[in-house]
Amino acid sequence: MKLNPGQANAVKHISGPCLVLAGAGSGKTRVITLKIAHLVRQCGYQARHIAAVTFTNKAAREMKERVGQTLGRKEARGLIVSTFHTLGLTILKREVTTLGMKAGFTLFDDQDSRALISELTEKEYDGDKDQINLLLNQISRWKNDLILPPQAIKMAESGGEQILAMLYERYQRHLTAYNALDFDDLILLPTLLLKQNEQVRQRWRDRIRYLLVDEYQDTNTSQYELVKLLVGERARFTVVGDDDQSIYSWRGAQPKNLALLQQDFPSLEVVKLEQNYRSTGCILNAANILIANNDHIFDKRLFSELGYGERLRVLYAKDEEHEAERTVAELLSHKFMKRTSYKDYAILYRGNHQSRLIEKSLMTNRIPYKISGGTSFFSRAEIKDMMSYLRLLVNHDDDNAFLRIVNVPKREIGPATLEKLGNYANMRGISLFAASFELGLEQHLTGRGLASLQRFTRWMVELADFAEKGETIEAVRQLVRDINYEEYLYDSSPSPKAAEMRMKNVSELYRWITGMLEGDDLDEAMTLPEVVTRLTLRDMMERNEGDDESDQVQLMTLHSSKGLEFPYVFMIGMEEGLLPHQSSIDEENVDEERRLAYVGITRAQKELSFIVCRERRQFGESFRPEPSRFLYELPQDDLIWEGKTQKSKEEKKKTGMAHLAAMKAMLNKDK
DNA sequence: TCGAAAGACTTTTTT
DNA sequence: AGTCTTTCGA
Repeated sequence: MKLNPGQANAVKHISGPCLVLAGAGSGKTRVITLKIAHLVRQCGYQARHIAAVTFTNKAAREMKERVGQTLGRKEARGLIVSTFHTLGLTILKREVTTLGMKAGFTLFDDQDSRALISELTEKEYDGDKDQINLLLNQISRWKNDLILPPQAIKMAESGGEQILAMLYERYQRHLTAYNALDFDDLILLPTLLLKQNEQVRQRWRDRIRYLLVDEYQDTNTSQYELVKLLVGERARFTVVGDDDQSIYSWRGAQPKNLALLQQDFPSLEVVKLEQNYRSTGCILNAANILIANNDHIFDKRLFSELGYGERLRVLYAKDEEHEAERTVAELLSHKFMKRTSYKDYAILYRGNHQSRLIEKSLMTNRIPYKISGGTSFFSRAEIKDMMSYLRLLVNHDDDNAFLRIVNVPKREIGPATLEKLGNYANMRGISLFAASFELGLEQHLTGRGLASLQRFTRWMVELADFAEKGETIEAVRQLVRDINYEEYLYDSSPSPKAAEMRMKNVSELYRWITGMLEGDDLDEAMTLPEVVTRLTLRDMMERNEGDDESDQVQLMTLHSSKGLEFPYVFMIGMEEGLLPHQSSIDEENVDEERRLAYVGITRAQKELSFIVCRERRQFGESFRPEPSRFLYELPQDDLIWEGKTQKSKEEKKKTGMAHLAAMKAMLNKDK
């Protein structure tokens, strides 16, 4: 397949900074892939001097695969394709000594961070969730803006801010004590390091000589800073982005980084990709008209040459149960008529909880499905337990992990023992694990408690020694055997069937771990500390080879659908309050919700259906939501509202108003 | 110390 | 409504 002029431009421009404004379905992954191939084959770059950065693991995997196909395994060797966070982790891992950190640090996921904050603020907040969230968000914002605790304290303008900044400092001190990092540190620390240390900066600029960034509109301040530091004055990089698909501002993403690029790099070459190769004209037109209601940094107009296609449908359901049943029924009859496969269908929704009823309905109809995204696997108790064991094995100072599993399965180390241990550790300013070995502890803790505790910590130390001698896989195996987790599961689960499920999850995790420790032809073998941090990053999920073969309906949130495409798409829950979500309406941030709808619509290749519930239950209360305003903003001629041949007065008024708003938006844009 | 039962709280999105 | 937490009784 040939490149269109825009794509060719984007691939060939390699001498300086390059921004590719890539509309949905305009073939940007192809551009990135071919550009990497071009760099290697025509421009004399070694693959190991090129890095491509994405935001999700899924995208990274896919890109790795695509490059592997284009270039071949050998030529692609050493190429860095990873998420921003994994790149940060890679840098940190190489520079641990420069940073003065102990190797084998623990990565805290957001639950760990929340637990820590909640513990640290017990006096101030007493477990108040709102306040804890506020603090967590503030800390995240500080870190994303490269502000460390001392600066935060200095900058505080009110007493309230002062307190938050002090708590930030306390949080950071405790992280250090646990030898732990949080997600934001994976960007913050490398950025600061590169900023301050000339030598390290040179090292990485030499390593990464050409940088490509996908989904650039999702970068936050510290990520952009990291990009700038990595590329230096030579500015050999390509970033690809689309401001209409910016759906992560709540996480600090700054779509204005697209515009900043032009200021920071005056020689920036801007390439627009406006031909869509994915969707029918009807779907694309709907998407274009919807998004015209938003403001734009760059103007673009997507077009398709795939023909008009089928009109979009709006289906009604009585309530959310009926919604699930209808969606599945529609899917089934469609599949039957068109002789398609299950994997040609995607069901998209706003919030993870919406998947449950759909799942149920699919299950009763014996339809194979796959839910991607969602935290389910790693938030399962048994997985959290096993991960805590591994974390503690790698980093004895990880108190969070320690507390989680010290008495799971039961080891006669109860709350009383732990409280005394905690007090002592606190007093001495050391970790719980370290405290268990101190002689001074005997004054506070005696007899059985102390004996059980030390039996546990000694066992852990022995196991860690064993692992460090290189017998990692054997050590992990022994750990699972020693704790006799299976028996514990059967004892603690409500039913043998549940225990079996849980044990299956544990085995799955075990397989992943051993697989990562051994490595394969695509990925190098990793050390245990690496494996543990990578697992926390959720980096590795579906490495099941048979995945492409398996024929399953795809279920996912609108957020995690970004970057994917499906022939037939159902968007469920198209109601005010859900999409746009109520909290976004309250915060007057409907634009982002509109982009979310835009992302959903542009996933569809051939046909698209919306489902609206007439009635919905929330917290047991039922209410009657309005259809989403976005449905009224779409071009009504391309839309079939189920069961309505004639528009009612109400609706005419609404669509009229929506069109008026769209026209106004377009007029404003021209000014 | 453990399991059942009542009670609280939930639903925005993710590395 | 469903899930996670806390509490109370054995």
